[in-house]
Amino acid sequence: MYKKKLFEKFISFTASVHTTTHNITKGAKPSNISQVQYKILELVSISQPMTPSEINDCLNMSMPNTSRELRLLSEKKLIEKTLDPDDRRKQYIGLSPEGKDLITDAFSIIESRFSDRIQHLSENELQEVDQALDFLQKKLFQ
Amino acid sequence: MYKKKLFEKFISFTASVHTTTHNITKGAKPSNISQVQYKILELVSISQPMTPSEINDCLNMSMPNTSRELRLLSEKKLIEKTLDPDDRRKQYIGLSPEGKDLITDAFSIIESRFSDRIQHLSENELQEVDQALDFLQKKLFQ
DNA sequence: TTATTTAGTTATCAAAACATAACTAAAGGA
DNA sequence: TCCTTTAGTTATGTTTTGATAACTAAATAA
Repeated sequence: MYKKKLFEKFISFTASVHTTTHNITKGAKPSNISQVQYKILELVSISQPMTPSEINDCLNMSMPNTSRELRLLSEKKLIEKTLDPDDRRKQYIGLSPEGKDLITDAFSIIESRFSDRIQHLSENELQEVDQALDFLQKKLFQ
Repeated sequence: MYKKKLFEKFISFTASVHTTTHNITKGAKPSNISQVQYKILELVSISQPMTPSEINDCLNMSMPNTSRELRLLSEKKLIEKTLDPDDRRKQYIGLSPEGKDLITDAFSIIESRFSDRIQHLSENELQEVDQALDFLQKKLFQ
């Protein structure tokens, strides 16, 4: 059946994405932060600012663990917490200047690997890649 | 610049894929195996048979760790090892019947979640999804 | 035949990640 | 007011994962 095939394609696709992300990212993260800590910084850099709960949900963690990792990042001066004036239970997490620098450095390594990967593609193919990323993110990966 | 935008889209896309995979997969893995062990079974189920070295490379592990996880999976009777008759250093890893059952069960949970996710898409959009998956896997995720 | 390389294993240790319980403090409702 | 819910924290223990060194055994090249 058609949907079965599509499902298999989906499984194989996500496995490839995982492998590729791992390869393209490896070595870009500085060794003084852990993998989850890097993921948090990356996430926050994409959609700043976020609350701990939102980070928790996006990265599928548990609040105690999220809280601890945020504390560690905060102790390393890589993020900054600000309280919501309207609801003082909430806080917003943003990157500190040092955190921004860290992500900038990491992204520049990753971006150069990404460039290598797309360098042989034609203008047309690049546009198709662009559209496919948009389309899948919207329709399948929300 | 155009490529910069594409890169940002790539980062955001891969983050979404990770979140979605995690959500769609959560609870599908039985609790008696670990995450990497599940990943190994999933991988082997996609491209059976594989050598330990190949598994090692795909999942970006180190040989000692791959070897340990394969031993544990083997002890749980979820995989089977067969020696290459032409090169007796090599071995091929395949799923045992129990391993196949495990993956079948997990996939049926994941597949039903996948169905929920694509159910509101039209025939046309489904075809576009199919093509986009093919295209990106080939051009970007190798 | 004697290196050398390849494929995989065993042992051990450390770090990262995960899970649970018990907690504070603010907000919102009855 | 009191109760409940929401947002986040602290403490603690366990499991998973990762890293390194030292190893076997087969294949291959010199």
